Amino acid sequence: MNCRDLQKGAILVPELPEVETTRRGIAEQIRGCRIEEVVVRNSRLRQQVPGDLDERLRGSTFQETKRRAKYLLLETTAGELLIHLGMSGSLRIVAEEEQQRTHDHVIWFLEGGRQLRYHDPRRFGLVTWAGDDPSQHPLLRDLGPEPLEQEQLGEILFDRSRGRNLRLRDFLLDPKVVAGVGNIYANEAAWQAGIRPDRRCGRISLQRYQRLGESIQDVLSRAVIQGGTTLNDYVQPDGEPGYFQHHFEVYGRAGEACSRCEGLIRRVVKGQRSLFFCSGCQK
DNA sequence: CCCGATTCCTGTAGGC
DNA sequence: TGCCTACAGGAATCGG
Repeated sequence: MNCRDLQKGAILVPELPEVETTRRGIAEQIRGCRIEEVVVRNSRLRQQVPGDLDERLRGSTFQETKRRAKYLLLETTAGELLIHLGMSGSLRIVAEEEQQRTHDHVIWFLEGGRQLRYHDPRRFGLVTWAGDDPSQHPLLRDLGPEPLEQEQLGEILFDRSRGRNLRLRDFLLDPKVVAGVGNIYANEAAWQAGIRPDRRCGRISLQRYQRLGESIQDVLSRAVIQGGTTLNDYVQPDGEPGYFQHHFEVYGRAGEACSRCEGLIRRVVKGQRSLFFCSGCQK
């Protein structure tokens, strides 16, 4: 997808596939690396970055890098870090001589001269401690199921939607319902399943939810693969955060013809957010 | 509990 | 050219 294909002002946001791609991109790069120093250049993210990062992490070693929903969990021998990319965050591994950029808020100095940098212009993300039992951290405790690890995703969504009256898109965006689906993939999955994203979620049949569950998994897993191929963007000389390129069917394509039925793609703002759907084949 | 509105923030684009 | 405004969005929080 090309940037000019997007609706004006639209930008690409880290959703589950982008976070997973980030995880894959840094996991083996930092595993086993000793942390020599941590510098917090700006601690004012969505939550205050803890003041004891450097004190605690100095001399420790990175271990596994895991993901839960859109959160990254960076294990170290001194404790586990919880990182969220918000809507403009990125993590990059760079050589120490690479010039720091505005909005590089947290920098881990690794042995051997490389650095892990957390970059986030809008500061909606966070870097904090995950605690002794990350699964019980307040930000992780109530998260819904991982969509790519559920065999019966459609059934789960059907069950959780009964008796509720919000729009399907807003239902899918609720992290307590399903983890890691943002506005882009909610719209894309609804298109693939042939369901209008403004349908009331409690009035959609089990059969249609089953198709939707498959669509969510298909869209997310295809995006993970595409995200993997574009990770190279992160190390381009211009240092741009490398928003991942995808081929969207509806998102940002208002006014264009649907690839499935030649109907018109519409954009409707609901709840301060854009819905994109085909007026022909989504019911 | 349910659900819509508001809030945080900055880069970008469009209007004048 | 430059100023001003609107808008994008994850998720916590508030209020009806």
